[in-house]
Amino acid sequence: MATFQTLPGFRDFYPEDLAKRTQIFRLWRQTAASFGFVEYDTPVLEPLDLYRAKSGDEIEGQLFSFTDKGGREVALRPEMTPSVCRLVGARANALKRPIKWFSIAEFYRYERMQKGRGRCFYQFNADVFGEPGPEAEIELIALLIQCMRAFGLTEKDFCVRLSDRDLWFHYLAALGQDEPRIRSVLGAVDKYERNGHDAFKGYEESFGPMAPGLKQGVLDFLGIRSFGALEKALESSGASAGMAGRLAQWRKLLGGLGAMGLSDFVQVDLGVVRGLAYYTGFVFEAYDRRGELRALAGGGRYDDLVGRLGGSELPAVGFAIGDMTLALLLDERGLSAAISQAPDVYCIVGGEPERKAAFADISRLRANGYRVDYPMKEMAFGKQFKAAADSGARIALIYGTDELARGVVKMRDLGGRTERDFPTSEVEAAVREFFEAR
RNA sequence: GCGGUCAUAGCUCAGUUGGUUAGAGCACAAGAUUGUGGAUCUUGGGGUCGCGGGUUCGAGUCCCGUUGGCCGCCCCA
Repeated sequence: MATFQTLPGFRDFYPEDLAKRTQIFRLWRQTAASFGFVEYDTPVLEPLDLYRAKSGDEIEGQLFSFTDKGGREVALRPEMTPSVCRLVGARANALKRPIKWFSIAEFYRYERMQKGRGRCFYQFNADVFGEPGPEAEIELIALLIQCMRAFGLTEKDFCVRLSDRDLWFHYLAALGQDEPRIRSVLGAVDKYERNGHDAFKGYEESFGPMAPGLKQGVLDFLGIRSFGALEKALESSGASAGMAGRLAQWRKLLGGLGAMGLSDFVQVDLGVVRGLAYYTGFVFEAYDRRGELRALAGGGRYDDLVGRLGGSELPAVGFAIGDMTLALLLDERGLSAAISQAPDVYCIVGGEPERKAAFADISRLRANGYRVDYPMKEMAFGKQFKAAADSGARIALIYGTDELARGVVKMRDLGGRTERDFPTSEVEAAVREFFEAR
């Protein structure tokens, strides 16, 4: 038994684990680049106040925070949004717009572990700054969907549930609610899926029994599953100018996603309002279709946050995908594939004199970018062939006494099980030819 | 922070009412095998039975505590 373990909630990545993670990162990067997003990064350690400013004091319980040797209160980053708001806000006037940025980074939260949740995890974050209209949401939701499809996931595996906090505000205001009451109702909406009618208890404790019309209005809204139904619901409740304005935004957003051929991935569902209250417009979450896992990704519009954290006012939309739930889903669907770490060439070496000759070629081939491996210790030929096959290499180069006496090296195609001799001077060219022929 | 459950080899697990030196399969290593493949056979290394205490002549087994894993609640930026 090992004397030391990882801290609770932290993970070791053995090579086979890291290969999977690297593959996930690689596909995220590729996808983001194909959408014209550029990558940035920020420090792992930030001033504690950065997170207090965004989320309030109560956030501290969920942070890895401490006082550093200079007496500064600091925290390991629990999310990317405040940091990226700082970056963008500081150069808001100098950056060409729209600003399309992404990052892949590790985050830390002092929380109890659960399936799909640990104390450290990676997130892909993507944000669009400087674009107030739903064009930004179109781009981001399309990116989110492609970031899943890149792994082979389809509309049968996941969907993006789309909602609108701004519309909720207009709708609840029309039902006679003031702002504190609206926030309380939204809190209940967030819990409704899990807790049913108990979700409204908090509201009733603060503000007294809910008017039957209000409750029915909320439940009606929660039942909406299509844009047509949404239009109809707002019509019958006498749409205000604010609601009409939101409907126009919805039309544009859904129209754009439809034109990209993504309608099957998008589900109107006003039950998604997202936990913390800084979202100001559209909000969305990606879920697996079977509903067995935690949310795969989530995001929305936060037009006020850059101003609060970064200095300059700047409209913004963003989302994050976590690595843990996605990895669970990929495993479940048999879609997790690691990057091959097999060598291209495995050298089979007779003895010490042959080893010298092999080393010259090994060194040259490696310098040319081929992945080359060989046994470190003298080993029987039979074992070496087995090792070559086990390694996953495509070809074996055989440096035996007989071959070197004839001035050749034998090259074996491990897949085709064919062999050919090459003069020692031509080995490098022969290897190159083999791989270029593919 | 709360509740449930579990903890024996790198992995998956056996281990009888408490009874000798704690086992198997897989994996790993060596040999059979001094030049040709994912096989077979033989052999080997690897354990403070999570940790600490208690009961007992005797504890992997029973009791208490503790740490950690998993699952759920709270939370989920």
